[in-house]
Amino acid sequence: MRILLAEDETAIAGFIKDGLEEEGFSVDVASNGRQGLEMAIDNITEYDIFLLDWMLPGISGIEICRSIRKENKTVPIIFLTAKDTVDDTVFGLEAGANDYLKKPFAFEELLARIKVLLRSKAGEQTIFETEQIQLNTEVHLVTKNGKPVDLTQKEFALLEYLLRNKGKVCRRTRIIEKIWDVHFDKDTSVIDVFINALRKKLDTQGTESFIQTVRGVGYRVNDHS
Amino acid sequence: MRILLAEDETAIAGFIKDGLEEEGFSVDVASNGRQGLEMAIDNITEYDIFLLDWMLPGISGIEICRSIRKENKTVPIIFLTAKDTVDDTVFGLEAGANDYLKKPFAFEELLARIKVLLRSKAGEQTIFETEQIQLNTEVHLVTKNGKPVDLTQKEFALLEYLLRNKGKVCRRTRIIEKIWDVHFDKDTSVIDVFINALRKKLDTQGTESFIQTVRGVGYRVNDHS
DNA sequence: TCATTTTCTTAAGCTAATCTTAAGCAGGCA
DNA sequence: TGCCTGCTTAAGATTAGCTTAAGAAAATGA
Repeated sequence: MRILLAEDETAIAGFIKDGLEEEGFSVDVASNGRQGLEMAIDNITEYDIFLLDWMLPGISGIEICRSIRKENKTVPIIFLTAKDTVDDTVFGLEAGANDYLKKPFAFEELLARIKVLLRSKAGEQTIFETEQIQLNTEVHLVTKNGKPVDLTQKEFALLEYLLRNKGKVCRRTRIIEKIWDVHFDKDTSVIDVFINALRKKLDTQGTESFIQTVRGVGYRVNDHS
Repeated sequence: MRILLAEDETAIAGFIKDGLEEEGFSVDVASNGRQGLEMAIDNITEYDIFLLDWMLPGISGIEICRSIRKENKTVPIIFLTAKDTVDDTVFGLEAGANDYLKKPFAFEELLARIKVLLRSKAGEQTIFETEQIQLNTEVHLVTKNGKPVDLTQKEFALLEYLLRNKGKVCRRTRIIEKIWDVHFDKDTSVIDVFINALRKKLDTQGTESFIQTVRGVGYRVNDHS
């Protein structure tokens, strides 16, 4: 799940970014209004949710919100605002936001709202599995035949993506965009390295790998395996 | 509310029974160990709280306590004891008691503790443990292999949080929010310092730490350890 | 109240895990 | 055969977390 966070206070932005990344989201940060608007519009289909600060230097969060809504009627938008009069929040919701949070807010609360909005979108699932392998995003644990397996962050994120799309082919470029960065060099071989790592840690000796290579396209985890 | 009191000194037993009955409890008295054990086990679901004398003729209060705990993990148990060295009380808590009172005690105090335990009785767990470590929120005590360990407030709070979530990864951001009530400061390394302190005080030399670090995410206390 | 002790927080240097890059290799496919 | 894609490995860069120490804050006790 990919999130665009538009927030100019770097301390707050960093805190939120870190927290959400620990929860398994990929987070891009825009530190002013113009940048936020650009990132949002250029990659509008990439993001699953938008977190917009109300008061941004340059273009305000409200304007970004309106622009996003022109392109996409349903993607969840949450406002983060220091303002707290009812009128203002109403104004925000008027502009097309789904929810708003008054600063300072507990991270727990932000997370809860995000999950509510994503659930209504995609059905919040926390466990993904194949016959032998199970991945639990809530608890951040991967097991093979019931035994826990140590994965690094990137390995975990990659495996989660593959399992979320079990049965489908995951294209290399999409994987890069989702797990690494929208702007990441597409000609990299990082993926190969991490696929290799997953295979080493999770395959059963002497059997076919649970990750199939689809030459020229990407990778697929089969429904059974 | 029904109470089982195991106490061999009839004067004390009568005094407590009368006092509690005036407060509206129903009190059954066992005057020796064997009788206490029988009454407890035969009607374990009947009693809302157990008051056990430490030194009973026949079977000791500790043994009764252990037997009760085998059947029921949560029912409150209070020890009444003439012994007063720290080791002895620790030994009692180790056996699964929730609280203890040194004789002679004021009746008021007994009543207060009973009320506290009954209030928190509704679902609230007060003892969290691993194989070697036990933490009791009621009396604010931590033991390792039965020996008390001195923890500071913050250390205790952190350990409690980790043990409450035993088996799950506790994310750094959440820990900071819960224990430090900090919302927007990501660059703190207090957690590291306190994890370090807990490890120093509670790990067994030469073995893996009971707190596992999950890089980029947080920490986990395993189910076994 | 002030002094002393304990506890908490911050910061800095260090270590080790993780990520990234790159290069050589293997095998599929025209 | 020869090219292309992906596999594998290893080395270097980067970053997260460990450890220590010192100063700040809070609790304790005269």
